[in-house]
Amino acid sequence: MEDVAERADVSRALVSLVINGSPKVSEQKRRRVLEAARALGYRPNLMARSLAQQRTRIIGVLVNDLRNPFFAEVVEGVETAAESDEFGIVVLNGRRDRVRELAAVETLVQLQVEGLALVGTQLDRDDLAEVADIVPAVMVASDLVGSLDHPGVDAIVTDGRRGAELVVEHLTALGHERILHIDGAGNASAAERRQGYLRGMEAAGLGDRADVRTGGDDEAAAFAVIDEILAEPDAPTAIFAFNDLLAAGVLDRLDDAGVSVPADVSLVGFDNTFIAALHHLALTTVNQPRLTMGEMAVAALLERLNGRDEPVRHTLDPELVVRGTTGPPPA
Amino acid sequence: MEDVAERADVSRALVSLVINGSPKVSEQKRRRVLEAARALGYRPNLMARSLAQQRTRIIGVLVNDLRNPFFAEVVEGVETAAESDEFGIVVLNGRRDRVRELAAVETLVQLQVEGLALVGTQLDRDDLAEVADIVPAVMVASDLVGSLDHPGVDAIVTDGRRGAELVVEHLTALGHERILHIDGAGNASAAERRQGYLRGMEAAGLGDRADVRTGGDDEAAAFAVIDEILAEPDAPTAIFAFNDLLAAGVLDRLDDAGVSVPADVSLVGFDNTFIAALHHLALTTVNQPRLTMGEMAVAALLERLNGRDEPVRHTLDPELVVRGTTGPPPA
DNA sequence: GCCCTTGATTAGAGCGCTTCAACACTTTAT
DNA sequence: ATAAAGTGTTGAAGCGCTCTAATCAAGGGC
Repeated sequence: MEDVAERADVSRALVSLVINGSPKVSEQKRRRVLEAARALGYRPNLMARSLAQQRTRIIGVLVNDLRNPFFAEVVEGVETAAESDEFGIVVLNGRRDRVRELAAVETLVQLQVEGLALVGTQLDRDDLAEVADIVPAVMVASDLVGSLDHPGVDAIVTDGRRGAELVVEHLTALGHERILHIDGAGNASAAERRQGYLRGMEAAGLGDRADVRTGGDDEAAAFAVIDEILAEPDAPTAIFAFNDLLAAGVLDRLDDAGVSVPADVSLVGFDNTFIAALHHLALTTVNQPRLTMGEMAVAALLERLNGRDEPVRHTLDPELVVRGTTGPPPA
Repeated sequence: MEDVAERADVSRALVSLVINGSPKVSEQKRRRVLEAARALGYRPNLMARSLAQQRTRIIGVLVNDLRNPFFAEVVEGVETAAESDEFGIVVLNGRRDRVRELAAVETLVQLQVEGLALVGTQLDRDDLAEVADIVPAVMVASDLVGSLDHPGVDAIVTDGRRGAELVVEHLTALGHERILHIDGAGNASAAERRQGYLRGMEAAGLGDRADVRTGGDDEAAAFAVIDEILAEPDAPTAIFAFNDLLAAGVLDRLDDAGVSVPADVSLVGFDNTFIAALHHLALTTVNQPRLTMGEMAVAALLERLNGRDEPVRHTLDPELVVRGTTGPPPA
């Protein structure tokens, strides 16, 4: 910067003004400075700038698992919105590990991010409370029931309970009664969907037939459960899996076992990721408006930065997407 | 920091030493400082530290498209390796747009990253030359033929030519002669695979039957091409798609048209992403060692930082993974 | 008892930038 | 003509940290 100033024969202060597009610079000097900057290949040092400005214009994004296309798309929503508000984002990947998530949050905080978007986070309430004391945070697509306990955390979620109810309604309408749910284990959205499932079963008068098994959030998690189920008498005629990835695993395993879908068993996922749309899977699932969720997360964060201090929670509507893996139960 | 120093009744300098784990601090003071830091919730400011240290220990990662699970896994490799070398990474998403990639590189440079991993980048040679003058860069999983022109750019690639040859060999061994390639259009790995395909056809004595169509790198890109092909006489008996995503699109469209795979047409993808492994797709494809690639990228960058200044290029071996979408041509 | 070494601690400059108050110079109002 | 107001520019302080060189205290050897 010094060099640029010298070459343009002005002060460092003026260079700064030009670089930041201040209106109170004469056209003549502006040109001289820009010219010098280009000639010298000058690039402002973001670190120094942030330090001096006492703000970074960076939003930290912590993602549960980048390999899950669902989360990747939420991140794209965050990215788009941040971009249009002239914020940068830094994405860190928790890779399904809570401890790693904690470390990532620490890094982001030290990076002085101005807001934190926690996408599908596994952090628990205490973790969140700690985080929220330091920096505004918004949970996206994960729902710690009662996250509102802490006034520093906003939430953008799809109504998982309602989504699960839609699934059960769809299946019962088709005539299913033995409907099993393979849940998301410790995943942050698991509880809601489980509840929705149970309520749906209740509402359909099938409360006593409700059956929840512990699953997980990827394909592999399905294998053991399916093996177990198939070994039992009275196998379910329909399976509602925690998410699309898990459902894909279920589909694979059923396939291995020679069980055909939906003739023998109906199957439903959750998230409506692109894999559900592949014709060869044609998975019936529940859509979440990912991009919108990402965008709303940024909006919530910006509101915080503009002074809002009551927590906010946006619950979006899920939508059942019926494809080819559901049908009437076998006769 | 000031506050911590005061509370522990030592100088700021000593606090710095403690935080950075210097060995030359008495156990007594170290404890006092740590205690004070905890009590005050002190967190070092990474920006300030980087500024003072004149290094950031950050590797910038520019990804072509985060939604493509292939790239997401390469990034995980980068992440793992960076982590174990005590580097942080900042991931930016180009979202398939060269201009956005350029902007992202600029951001990363201003962030003062110490190295740049370009995962599946679309940047052209001139762009790269410019980048490489500023910061060590390594291309991963994309192959600008002749990237070695510029001594500042390393490359970690899977041998796309060989991979494509493997595909053709597999298909010809099955008896196919009318093998069509839907390429990756402008994608940086497209040229190599195209060449491999052509060479493979040549080697099989089918040089005059080689047929390359312009595709792309996602499912949607397949639709128009397939419609076109099906309308032509002499439809191919095998299709080699640029990558798994594209292949999935091909599969969908063939399905729509009532063409069955592999009975009527055999299909091969590339990348061996998890979707290829789903039983319902069971896509024959070519594996690339993603994690290894990411890790090698970091290794190359670190070597640069340690003084190496000749460019390096690692070419990994592709591996054919035969699944259910390939079989003998129809009688 | 003095000098030297060793080890622990600190003062202070500096990293690259922003920004505030002050300044010099015009223009306008009186 | 003079004061007031406006423009464009700059000097210098400060953002939170690191790190070198200097300082200080405590032994050890003679």
